[in-house]
This record gives sequence, C-alpha cells and structure tokens, in this order.
Amino acid sequence: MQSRSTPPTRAGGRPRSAEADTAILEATRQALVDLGWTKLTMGDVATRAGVAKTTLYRRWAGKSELVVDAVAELFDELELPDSGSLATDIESVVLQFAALLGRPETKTALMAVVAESTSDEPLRERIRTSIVDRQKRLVLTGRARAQARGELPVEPDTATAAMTADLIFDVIAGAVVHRALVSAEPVDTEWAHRFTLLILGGLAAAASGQGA
Amino acid sequence: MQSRSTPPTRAGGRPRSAEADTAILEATRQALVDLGWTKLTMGDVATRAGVAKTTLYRRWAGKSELVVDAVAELFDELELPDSGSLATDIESVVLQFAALLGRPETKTALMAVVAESTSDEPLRERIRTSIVDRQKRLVLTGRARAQARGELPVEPDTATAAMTADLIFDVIAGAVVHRALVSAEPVDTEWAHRFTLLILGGLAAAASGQGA
Amino acid sequence: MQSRSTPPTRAGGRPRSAEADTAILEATRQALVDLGWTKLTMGDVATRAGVAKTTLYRRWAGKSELVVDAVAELFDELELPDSGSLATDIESVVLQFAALLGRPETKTALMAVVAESTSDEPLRERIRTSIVDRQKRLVLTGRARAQARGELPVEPDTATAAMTADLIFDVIAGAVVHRALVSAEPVDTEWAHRFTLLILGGLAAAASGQGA
Amino acid sequence: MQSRSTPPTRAGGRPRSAEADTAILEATRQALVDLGWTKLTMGDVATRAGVAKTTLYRRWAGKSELVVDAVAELFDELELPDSGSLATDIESVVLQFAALLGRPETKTALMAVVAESTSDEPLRERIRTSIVDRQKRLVLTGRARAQARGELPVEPDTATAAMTADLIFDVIAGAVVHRALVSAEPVDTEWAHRFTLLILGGLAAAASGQGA
DNA sequence: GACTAAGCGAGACGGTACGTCGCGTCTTTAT
DNA sequence: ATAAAGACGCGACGTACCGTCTCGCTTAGTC
Repeated sequence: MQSRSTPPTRAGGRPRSAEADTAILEATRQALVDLGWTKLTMGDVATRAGVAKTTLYRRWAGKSELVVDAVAELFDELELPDSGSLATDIESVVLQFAALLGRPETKTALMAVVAESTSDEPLRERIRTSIVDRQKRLVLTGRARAQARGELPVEPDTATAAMTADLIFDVIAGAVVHRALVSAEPVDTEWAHRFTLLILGGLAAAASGQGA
Repeated sequence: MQSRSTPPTRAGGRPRSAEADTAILEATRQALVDLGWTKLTMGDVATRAGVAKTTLYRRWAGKSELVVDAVAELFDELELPDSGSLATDIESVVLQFAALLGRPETKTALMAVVAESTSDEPLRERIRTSIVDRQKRLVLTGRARAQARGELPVEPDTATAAMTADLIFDVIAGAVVHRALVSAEPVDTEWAHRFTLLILGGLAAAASGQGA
Repeated sequence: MQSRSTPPTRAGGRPRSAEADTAILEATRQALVDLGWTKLTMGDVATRAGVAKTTLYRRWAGKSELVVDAVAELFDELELPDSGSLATDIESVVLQFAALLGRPETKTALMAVVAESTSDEPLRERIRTSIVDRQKRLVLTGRARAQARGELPVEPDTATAAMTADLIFDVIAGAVVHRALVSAEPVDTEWAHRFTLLILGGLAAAASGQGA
Repeated sequence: MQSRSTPPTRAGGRPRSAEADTAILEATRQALVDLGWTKLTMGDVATRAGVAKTTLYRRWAGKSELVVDAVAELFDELELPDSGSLATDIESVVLQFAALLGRPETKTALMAVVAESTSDEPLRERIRTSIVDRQKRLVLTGRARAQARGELPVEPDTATAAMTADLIFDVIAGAVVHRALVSAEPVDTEWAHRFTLLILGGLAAAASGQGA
C-alpha cells in the first residue's frame, strides 16, 4: 500500500526486513494509544518494535510520515454496507467513522498530522493519497447505489458530479470530525439521524436547484 | 478576555506589565506566521517580545495555552452582515471563515491545538471557551434574523432548537475546515454557493421533517 | 587555573556553578580510570558528576579539552626535592614522573590528547599551556640549584641557556614517556640511575663542548 | 610482513585478493593524510580502496590494527648511512626520524595507536613487533660500527649491553618524538647537533662510569 | 566439467554515542 | 513581587560509525 520506497535499483545488498515494517507500524499504533501523539517518540517506537532507531529513519523521514502510514491502515477498514437505503447507508458510515475517531490512536494522530501538513506540502500529499482520497470511494459507491435504486437522479455532467461528491465528502467528514474532536460531543444514533436528514434534504434541494 | 491567571493573592510588589501581554501575543502570532506551530518555541517568542522566558511562564502554562489566546483574538473579528437574506448571510460567514483559515497563523495553529486538546481536557475547555463557543453567536444571530424575516419557522421546543444550532455549527465549521485544510481546495464563491444551497435545503427538510 | 571561560560580560543571570566544575573534573579522572580514554563518553562523565550533558558542553568544547584540564591538575603535583645533589634531583623527578605515568588516568589520557593535538592546533596550545610548559619549572629550578652548588657552570648566554633547558626537558620527558608507554618497560631506580648518568655526562660534555 | 590471519584451515574456496591488501593499506595512509586518525573511518577506507567493509574486517580486527600495519611499512624506510663517524650517524638517523614524524599520516597515527595500546595489550605487542623493535636495528648497527671504528669500547657483558641499547633507543626515540609532537618545535640540524653532543657525552660518561 | 567452499560488493541491521535543541525551573541582580 | 539574564537538569532529536548479518555473485581448486 505504501509507496514509501520502491527503489528501482534492484542491486545487491541485504533486503529490507518486511517483518520490521509490520512490527514498526503496529508499535506505532500502540504507542499512540499509550502515549498520544506528543509524547510518542521515535526511540520509543523503535524499542517497542525491537528495532534500531536507524531502521525507522531508513524507511520514514520522521514521526509524521510514520504515523500517517500507521493510521492509514485503520481507515481502510471502513466499509459501506448495502442496506438498500441511502439514509441507512449514510448513517452507517457516519457511525463507523465516528467509532474510528473515537479510538485513541486515531483521535490523537489525525488532527496532529493534519496540523503538521499545513506547513509541509509533501506530507499533505501523503495524507491525501494514503488516507483521505481512499475514502472518497464510500461517497462514490453510495451515490452509485442510490442512483441504481432511483433514490438519486443520475447526474449527466461528470464535472458537476465530481464537485458534488467532493462537497458531500467534505461535509460529512468535516462535520463528524468537528462534532467528535472539536465540540467533543457524542456522535450517537440520534445525531447521525438528524445529520443524515440534513444531508438528504440538501441533496434533494441541490438536485432540483441544479435542474432548475 | 483571557482568564489565564487571576491570582487571588493581594497586590504587594511590582505589578505585571500590561504591555508585556500585548507584545507577547503579537510576537506569538508573528512567530506562527514565520515558523509554524512546530518550530515555534517559547524562547523565540520571548526574544521577539523583548521579554524573559520567565515572564511567559508566569502568565501561561505552556505553548498550547499561549497560542490559543493568541489566535482567539483573531476569531472575534468574524461578523454576520445583515444582508437581508439567509443565503447571503451564510455565504458571507463561510467566506470570512475561509479567509481566516487561509491566514498562516490560524491555519497552522488551529489544528495543532485541537490535536493537543484530544489528550488535555483543560486545554479543550479553553479552546471551547475562547474560540469555538464564542462563534456560535453567528449561527444563533443568523437564525433569529431569518426567523424574523420569515425565512425560517420559529422552533417552539428550545431543546431541539439548541441541538439544531449545534448541528448546523458543526456542519458549517467542519465542512469549511475540511475543505480548506484537509482537502486543501479553495473555498471560493462557487463552493460557498453550492454549500449554502445544501445547507438551506437540509434546513428546510429538517424543519418539515420535524414538523411532521 | 583553566582559562576556559572568563567572559568579561558581567551581566545578570545565574552564575555558573563552581561545584559543577570540580565534580566534572573529578568524575572525568575517575572515568578515565574505570573506562580508559576510548570508552569514556561525555554522557557518562555527566552522569557521574550528577550534571547534565549540556553543562559539560557549556564549559568545554569536547572530550579532549575536558580531559586535558582533568589531567593537568595531576601534573602540578610533581615537585623538585632539594636533595643537595643534581643527580639525586634528576632521579627523583624521573621516578615521580614515571609514577604519574603509571596511574591509569594519566597513562590512557596523555598520549590520546597528544594524538588529537596533532591535527588540532588550539588543543596543542592548551596542552602546552596547561601541562607541558608548566613542568619546565622543574628543569629551570634544578639547574639554578645546581649552579648555586657549583655542580653546573653558569651559562652567560641566555638564549643558549634556554635552548639547553628545552633540550633537556624534551630528553627527560621524552625518554621517560617512551620507556613507560611505548617500550612498556618499568622505570625503576636502576633505569633512573643509568639514565641520570647519561644525562649528567651529556651535560658535562655539552658544557665543555660549549666552552671549547 | 603482517601476521594478521594465517588461517590454518585448508585451502578450499576462493583465495583472498592480494591487490585488495595493497589497495587498503594505501587507502588507509591516504585517509590518514586527508582526515587524521579520529575522522578516519573503516567505511571510508573501504570506499577509497574500492572494497567492501567486510573485506576489511576479514583481515583486520579494527581501525588500530589496520593503521599499525599501514604505517609500519613507512618505518622500514629508515636506514643508517655508513658515514664513518658515530656523531654523523646519529644526526642522520635523528633527522630521518624527524622527517618521518613530520609526515601527516605518521604524525597523527603514531601517538594514537600508542594511546590505544595503553589499554590493549595485544595491540601494544603488535606495535612493538611491527614498528618499535624493528628499529632497534639502527641502534645496534650503529654501535657495532662505532665499536669497530674504536669510537666506543666493546661491552663485554651482554646483558648490560642490551640494557644500554634499550636506554639509548628510548632516549633517542623519546626525545625526537617529544620535540616534534609535544613541544612542536622543529627538529633541525642545529637541534640534532646539540642533541647528538649530549648523547655522545652521556655515552662516554656511562662507559667510564661503567668501567669504574 | 560440475561441485564446493571461501571471497567479495552491497547494503540493511541492532547498537552506542554524538552534539544540539527546546523544555520548564531556578538563581542571580536590578527595578 | 516582577523583571531580564542566563545556567541548570532533563529528554528527545537526527546523524554517524561501529561491527555483524544476509543477500546474490564470483573465483578458485577438487572431484
């Protein structure tokens, strides 16, 4: 999944240990749980993984890159159930996402790496590639299914369709993150329901407003 | 504005310099612009402010608290114009908020202190008090005006009204932050317009759904 | 004794701890005994002295400078007894010097810092100032006494006198060091006696050769 | 010359490259010139010699052993001219030795390996075997010639003769090294002349003192 | 002519120490 | 009591070498 190395030089030399990669990423997640982003140190992760500090730096440029890769794996666990109803699909994803943000390793790491990325363009790109853009699949799949069911009109203009998908994604992800991490209020089924109603109403209005 | 110390001890001895406070907060904002959150150091802020490090620690517990106070002042500049239309009001606030997030000091600081706050409850409280909750006034004022104009129905149940206001606030703030800082795409008038349409549609649906 | 700091800026600020200096130099000597030059580390010395690593680096540029100061104090313990005979004086100093070179802290440190100094001019200067030149007093005093006793002629030309003193110093110091550290043979009373005979004979020949 | 490995195991397998040995020793001397003892690293020598690090470690136990072998070759270049006069012979050797010590590779390496050897008995033995004892030939040959010429009396007691040779060797080698590397003053013809006078006078006194 | 055993270049690996930086505290003199 | 100055203990940083290891590939001598 990670593109970190892939050196095209296939020359001699001892190959990198694949087990080390696994151990490091797992140790990173555990350290996030135990210590949080700020107190997590490269040296500690190395010790937990039974690996030398240099081995970490050989693979990752720093704490931020390492943590992005470590949490990225967790985001791939999100999935869209085929419930037969757009409202239910949205509610499900919202609750899954909230549950993920409730895990201590994700909670402490996500905002931190985003904060770092505001003054580190390559890091931002890595976050988008490894985490954010991968989850847009949920929006796209959900819309396609809803269109197949007739719950949503088919959008003929692909450019507009893409913009709408991006908008919906920012709204859903942003609202859940803000509720969970900034307002620090629970994302329970009631909130998810009310939020879903808002989104569906907005989508309907947008569709007709677009048609008008 | 800041509640930072308020030592109840009586007044004997040299009083604290008020100029120092101003200079420190200004120096903090400038350091955020020049260095970003991570590279900003207490020692550097002290030097810029022409103040000793001890003076900083006498007033703030650490970097996070200092930065929260420094950026909080900026958020109070947001204001709701009385444009006569709810849609225009929302668009205006969205664009103002995006402009604020576009400033380097805000961009780099906001996510960082939120990240810190995920494992520091007093800090989270300080953020809510000094920054977040203060901006809910925009939502409340906007709704009251819209209701006065007849654009929105009057919600008789105050508990539900409060929940709706919180929801709207999380959606607007979250979506703009996500668009600006995570997706790192521009929040321009077109995006603001499409987003406003979504919100208004959702509000209408929520209102009728609520009434049913 | 050490000239290391003496900052003429007598401004405010916490003064450097004099106890720290003493503790560090003593810890350095003990570490030399326990570990030898190569395995001695700055971090270990700091720990032994109950001091932070940064405190060492605030006072000394590195391991070499620190060790020079630490062993220099030992060399000042050498003294010339007033035995009434030049031969006895020389033998005494030779044996004292050999005993000093037999101590583990001196043995391991002296050659090492001299080795470093071959590619570090300031370090060489520090060694000369703090260690080598200070011991020339032994040669000068010894000669003066011998002249007073009539054992040696008074040298009228001061330039020649200085050259002879330097020569004698290099011969005595060099021979003892070479015997003790390179040949690694014992510097016992017999060797000291034979060596003293050689020196005295050479001095006599040089004096008459000079006079001739 | 080097005894380094001589594995008694039989001959199966690829033989060690003789060119590699030459290249490594030459690279070592060059690295000493360029970097000095402290900054010379095994990896750097390997790179300069166009060889893998493992190849170095297959032949030498470490940096000290490698450097001893590398500089030992240089010391074998010293030779005693048959000038017909003991004084001239001594002066010649002193100047040759001083010239050797003036070369950067020798200067930086010699004291360093001696320093290491103070806490590494096998290394000291290697230095004596490869460097020091080999040069005693100069003293022995010089004395034999002087005796043949009648400049020096023949010493009947072989034990005493050996002790005297060792003493002279320590005095000459020690004095020149001290003058050149510690005092860092030039070993020019004048100094060599004065030093030779001293030695010859001492020898004469020792001989008569011995005879008495 | 295949087999075998060591040598070899390459480079990753677990370590250790480096010298620096920032933290938040403490100690001094001066207001 | 507060202020400026700056030393202090602490802990993490990212780098550099160490000496070892695992690769795939020669390069001999032995069957």
